[in-house]
Amino acid sequence: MESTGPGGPRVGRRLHRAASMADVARLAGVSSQTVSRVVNGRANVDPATRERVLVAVGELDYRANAAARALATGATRTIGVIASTLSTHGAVLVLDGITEEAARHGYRISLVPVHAPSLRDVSGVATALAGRDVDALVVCVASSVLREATAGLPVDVPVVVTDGDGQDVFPAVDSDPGPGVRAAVEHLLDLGHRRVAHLAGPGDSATARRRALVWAQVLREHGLPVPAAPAGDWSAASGAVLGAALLAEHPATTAVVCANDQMALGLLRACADAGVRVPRDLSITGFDDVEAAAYAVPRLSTVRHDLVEVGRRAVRAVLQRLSPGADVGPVGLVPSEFVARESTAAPRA
Amino acid sequence: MESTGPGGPRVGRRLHRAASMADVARLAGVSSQTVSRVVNGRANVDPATRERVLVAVGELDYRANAAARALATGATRTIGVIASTLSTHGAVLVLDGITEEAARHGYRISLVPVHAPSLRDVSGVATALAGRDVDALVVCVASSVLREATAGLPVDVPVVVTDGDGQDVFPAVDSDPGPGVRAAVEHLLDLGHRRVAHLAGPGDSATARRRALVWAQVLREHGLPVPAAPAGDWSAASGAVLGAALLAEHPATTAVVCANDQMALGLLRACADAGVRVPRDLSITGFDDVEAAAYAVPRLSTVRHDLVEVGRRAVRAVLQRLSPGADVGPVGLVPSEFVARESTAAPRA
DNA sequence: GGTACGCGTGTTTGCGCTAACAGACAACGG
DNA sequence: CCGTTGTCTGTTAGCGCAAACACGCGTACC
Repeated sequence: MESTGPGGPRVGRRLHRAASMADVARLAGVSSQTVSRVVNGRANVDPATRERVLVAVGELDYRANAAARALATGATRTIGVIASTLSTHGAVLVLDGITEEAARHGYRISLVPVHAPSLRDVSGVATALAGRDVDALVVCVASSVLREATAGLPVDVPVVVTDGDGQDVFPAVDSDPGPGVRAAVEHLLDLGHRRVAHLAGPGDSATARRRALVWAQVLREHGLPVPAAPAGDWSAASGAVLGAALLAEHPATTAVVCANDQMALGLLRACADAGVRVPRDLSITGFDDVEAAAYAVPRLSTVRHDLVEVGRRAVRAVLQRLSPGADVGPVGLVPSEFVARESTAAPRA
Repeated sequence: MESTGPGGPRVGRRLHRAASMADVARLAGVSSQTVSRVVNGRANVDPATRERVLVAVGELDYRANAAARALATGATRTIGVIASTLSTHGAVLVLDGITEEAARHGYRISLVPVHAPSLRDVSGVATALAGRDVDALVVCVASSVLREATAGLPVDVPVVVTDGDGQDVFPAVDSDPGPGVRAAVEHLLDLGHRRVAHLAGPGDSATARRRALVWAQVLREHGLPVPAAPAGDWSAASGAVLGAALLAEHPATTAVVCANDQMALGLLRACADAGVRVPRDLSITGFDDVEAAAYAVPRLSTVRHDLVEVGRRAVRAVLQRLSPGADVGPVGLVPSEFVARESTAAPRA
């Protein structure tokens, strides 16, 4: 046990200042620049020297100061994530994927909240966009909303949106509802349904609009009429309200494609209240394949898509723009697939 | 329009360097220190001077460089949030509250993921704990897990846990399941149930253990036997499996208190499969009051608690330790309450 | 035998900001 | 009238790191 000098044992001293690169350099008998090289994994360091530095690093429990590094390099190694309230299930999965992939590439995640409806408070967004605190931005709010918030702001960093509507300057990464919704509608059509309604998501969500578009498209391809699709807000409550209205006003409807599982669950509830049996009297499909869908009574037929993967790809997309040429992995639309369970069946003759 | 010199118009120049404090100082005709004072809201600046600086700030669209500030002050104004995968519904709400409250106090949120099960990869946690990148830490993983991960690591920053088990050195902020679970069990007892089972959450979760404790306590207070409570993992799947076993092995059970709504939903599913009618044959209560609970068939009686508020208070707790004396708002346990709906009724005679 | 080059390492400089100190000037009291 | 106090502002230094450059040495090559 080494002596701690005249001051006696270390106990009682106030929290030690964290070791700096200079401390490591002194201990290893090299310059701090060499320490920097070792820490950053540069090749041109003698193996013996590297070893000595590494030992010193371990001894002092040295960890690089992110602020100093950011100041010196101009890069923060942080990705900002702009999200409104995380309440919708999907946003969470995307965030999960973002976090995971960012960590894999040595990036931190900085969460920038926007108070959803008002969005008056753009300050956080503005700061983030100015690019001093983050190297890149992943935007998880409806891009139309974002446009309003950022009109006129300078954008100095790569941006990717996960709910883009194709009208952005920013590239979009998202799951492609096409295959899943198409399969869902065709599944219903194959079962013999001729009047397939749609409970849509909010109009300001590009994802919601895209799902509605595919549903309408498939109906049209089969020469079927396309009923008006009332728009909800992703919630079970809206599904229940819209569903009750649909049951009352359009009793001829035999199948409903819902914009997400929550709304489908709400519709399921409305059916129970109205004495409509599922799937005997009405077939229902959801979207997202949340856990509750698989355990609902009846088990909900739905569209599965990998939102975690969307998050991962969003990160890859910004990373790609940050360091062109680097291989970051696949970017692009994530497919979706229909999962048939119990809530869909042939209509009664 | 000002001349841009022999270089011609500004178009084509590469992205302008962001304005620094020195730029603002030059434009306003003051020293950069004065700019610093204005930007940081110090009192001792002449109103006229302050105004001039503010104009220059606006003109140059100046925004402070967080890295430089952090380097100079030693404080990052960032709160680290350690969360395993965000998959459990509750974690998201807490995160939402954390983000909101942190923003209100001018703090950023840095998300530090831990790959849930293994936790071998403690590097992120270690770095965060070393305190160079964050000023404080909110830990949203089971604290027993945290202890394992941080054994021996120096902790230089305030830490608050949201799933503490009382054995930590770190203060805990959480919702208090006591009132809600007690009310749920007493509600069932009042209805006439005498054999009330419990589907517990994972054993490594302090929150889960506390819910089980209250359930057992109330039964004991009423002189009732306390059946063994099988432990699930919060998922509907585990609720379904455990529920099926319970129905098969303990047919005398007339009521089940579930550790959360997902497991209750799984149990509901198991009942449907086994031909057990709810609430006629079996009463069920959940915990969390997720949206799907209110729309389940039957509507799930459950315990409501405000996890967003837990997140807010967690932030207040660390802020309080960061600046003692400052009034940050209420800290402490968040209450819970029982919500009776359709999944509970008197047992059949 | 000299030029050329590559490699490992050290030195200098500056990123943008704030703490600490220093100075100028006005108001005020003894 | 001078010291004292207080208010506003400027100067200097340094936070910890990495970029750019300089340097010494060995090796290859003509």
